[in-house]
Amino acid sequence: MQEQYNPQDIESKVQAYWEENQVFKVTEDESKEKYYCLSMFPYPSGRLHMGHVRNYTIGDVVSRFQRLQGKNVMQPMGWDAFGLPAENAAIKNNTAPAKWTYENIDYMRNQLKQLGFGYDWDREIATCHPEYYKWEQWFFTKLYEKGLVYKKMSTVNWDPVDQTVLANEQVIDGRGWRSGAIVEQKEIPQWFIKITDYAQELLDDLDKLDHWPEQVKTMQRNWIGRSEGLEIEFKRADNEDTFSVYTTRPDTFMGVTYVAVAAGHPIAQEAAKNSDAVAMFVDECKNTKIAEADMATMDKKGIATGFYAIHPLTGKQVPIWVANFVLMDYGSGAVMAVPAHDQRDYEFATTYGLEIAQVIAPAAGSEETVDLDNQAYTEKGVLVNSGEFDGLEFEAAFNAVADKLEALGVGERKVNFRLRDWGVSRQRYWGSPIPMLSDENGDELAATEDMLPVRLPEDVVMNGVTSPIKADPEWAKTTVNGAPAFHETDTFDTFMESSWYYARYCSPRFDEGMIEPGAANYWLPVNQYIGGIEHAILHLLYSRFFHKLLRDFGLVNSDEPFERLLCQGMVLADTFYRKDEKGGDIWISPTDVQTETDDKGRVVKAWHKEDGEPVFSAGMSKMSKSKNNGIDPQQVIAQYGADTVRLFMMFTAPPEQTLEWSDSGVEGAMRFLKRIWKYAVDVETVGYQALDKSALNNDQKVLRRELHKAIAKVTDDVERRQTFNTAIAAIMEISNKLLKAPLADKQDVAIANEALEALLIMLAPITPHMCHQLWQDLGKEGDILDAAWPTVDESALVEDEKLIIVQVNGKLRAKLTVPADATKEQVEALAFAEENVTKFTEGATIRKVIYVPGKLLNVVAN
RNA sequence: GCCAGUAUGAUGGAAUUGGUAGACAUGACGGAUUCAAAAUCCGUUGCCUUCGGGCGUGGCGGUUCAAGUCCGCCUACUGGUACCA
Repeated sequence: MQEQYNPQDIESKVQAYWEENQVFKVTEDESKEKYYCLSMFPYPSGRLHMGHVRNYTIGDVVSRFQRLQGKNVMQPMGWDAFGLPAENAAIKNNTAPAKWTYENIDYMRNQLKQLGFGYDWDREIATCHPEYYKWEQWFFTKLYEKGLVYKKMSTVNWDPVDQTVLANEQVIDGRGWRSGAIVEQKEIPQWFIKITDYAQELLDDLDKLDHWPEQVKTMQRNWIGRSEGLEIEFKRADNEDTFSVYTTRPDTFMGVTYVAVAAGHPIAQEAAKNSDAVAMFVDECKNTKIAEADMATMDKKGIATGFYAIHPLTGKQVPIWVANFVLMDYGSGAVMAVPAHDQRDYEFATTYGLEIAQVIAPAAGSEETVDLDNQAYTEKGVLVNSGEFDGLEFEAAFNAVADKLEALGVGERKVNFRLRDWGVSRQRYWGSPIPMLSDENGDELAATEDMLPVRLPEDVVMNGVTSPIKADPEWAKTTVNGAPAFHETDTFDTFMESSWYYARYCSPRFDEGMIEPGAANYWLPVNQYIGGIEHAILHLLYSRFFHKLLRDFGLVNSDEPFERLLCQGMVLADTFYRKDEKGGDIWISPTDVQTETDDKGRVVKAWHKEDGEPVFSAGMSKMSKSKNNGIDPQQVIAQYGADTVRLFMMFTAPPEQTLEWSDSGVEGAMRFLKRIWKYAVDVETVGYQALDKSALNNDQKVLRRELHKAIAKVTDDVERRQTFNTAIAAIMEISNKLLKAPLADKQDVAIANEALEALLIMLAPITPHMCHQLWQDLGKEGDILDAAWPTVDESALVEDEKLIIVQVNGKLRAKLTVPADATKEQVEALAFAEENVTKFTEGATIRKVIYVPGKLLNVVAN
């Protein structure tokens, strides 16, 4: 055994051993319990970043831990290879997106191998391969046949100069990022999948996901946004036309003083023809990007159409307004307004001088009064000024109004979802072609099976504006049944590929279908899924939806794809900057900055390593190109080794929280590994002794109890709590004690042997290279990958004394060590024998004594 | 705007079910070792203090014998917001 820990020697050797022996290759094995651990696959952007390292380290720790529990573990890896950045890089580097992507994949695969992740590389997939997207196209045509796919007009960001559709990300301050032109909204035909057909099930099944973070389930529930309300039909005052609105507050119905419609609503369009002012306003509404956050934060504006609607119950005429905050895509594109009881309606009414009519009052007998001078009263209460409905409370009022409108044939109770159907069309090149066609009449057709895959040409030149398959008129031309037809030139949203890759990993090379049901039903559902919280809604909702679609086609037999979910936090680093002559920020990499601290360790000075000139600190932020604060995993691995990086990542913060990069923290992690190495050398030197539990002295019993307590804690922390940081802290704590313990007699040596073996196995998931090497050097049997996880010796845990905390009025006054079987009376007697207790109870009346057995005694006195 | 989180020593964090606030680590300080340094090892380290103790978990208020933990209000920051992935 080497005297010193030298990761550079060990790691490549161990990695070569794993590769040669194909130790991570798995097949379906009915004799073993399966475990499918999946980390979200990366977008092949060029190099791994620390966020990837963190994500994949967590996944690898979970996988290796489960293997040590004796399970048949599958951990696959692949590439979410389609996407916008490849097109941009292609233009910048004057290459094709495919070439750029494949090169990145090769580079990043190698980086992953250097980190020692235990992937079954035989299952690797890249979503840009036709063998992959062929099945996605096939599935889409099946969904089309089943009526789950349709085409409709939908709004996109349009760059009028470049004549192209922009992603929200490409719109900066309302302008196209390349052209600088003010972006307009434009309606174009696009393909949609009916996710709303599954809205109720997607909502209900969240209750089955016991091992998902509550916050993710809450976000999904709110996103789906089920509401029960009333759809109400209004009649125009000036003609026979009707239009409908949806409300969840029918109790406020008698307080409707106007209605508002979206700029795209037929009534707004009609008004625009009659009035230049309305036309201008409707036009102006198009000058905003389509992102919800922008729509919701813009100034609320509107204009009267000049038309009126008839309130179905009062018969009164209420004005119809066009408002920029009413969304055409949501509900019917029209809302009823009750300014007295809705804050947005209130603000709008105040701005434009519209009537505000109170119809809700606080509950009967309440002291509260309604002040409508400054804001709306949005609480539920008792109806007033509502004629026959006066005096009713929310639920009764809801039903009474609903019954009445239904009887009149102008209302209908309706469940509404906030969730909208999934628009999958993208007007970009680097994605899977949508397998649809149109014939000479413009009628739509689905691609037939013999046409699949509809291949995306890879050898193309990007001009930065138009997709090569749109620019080339020949590409779309084909024939169906001898008649000319044209391929759809839009491509799929890349969420399509990432919605089912987890299932494809089960049979990645299967060429007779999308997934091989035998393999899929062995491995699925995924036992543990790990990825960033930023995917909490879209990716995870689309994947859940896809799984249900796969199930309904008989391809899988489970209802949900991911049994347990862990969302890891971001990786942050220090940021430093300087000002240039124009006052702009120049971001300086933290690796180029030297700092000086005061005696409290606070940074008081920072300067550039090269020129010695001062730089300013801007605190911690997410590692990013824009802040130039990314730390390259490659360099850190070269300096400290993969094990140290993995240990640092797992120790420094709980997995869900943000992690702050710190060079000294990395050094601390390395320091710990060196000490473990030293302990292994020490233990090897003294040789082996068998443990004789009956021969242990008191110190040895205490040490062994602490060892077994640590084993219990580490097991629970890794398996149930997934707080890897506290598991490592517990290992460090016991290691500190072991390193200080004597190796004098036989039982000292026996405990050391027992402890070292347990330590190595518990650390093996986190720092696998070092543990593999030491296991081998110590002459242990077999591969540590398949060793048995240490078991807790319950007899070692038995304590014959307990520590009791004694408080007076909740303040700590004494600590007592008492026999484990001491009664309350005995503990109390001992407590009152303590000077520090009597000092604070003297002259006071003892009101109460609270005893938490084996833990705490609180004397309440005054 | 809306939805969901987060806030504890100089710093990252621990406290799992309401029961000792600060485990473990980093940094800093002191010491050992060294010609010296690095590395390593040992010790101290929440703040204030009249050395009795008092105060202390983003802010204000509440519940409780007892609150970092539960409740209400507020502030700051982070993620998502349907075409970034």
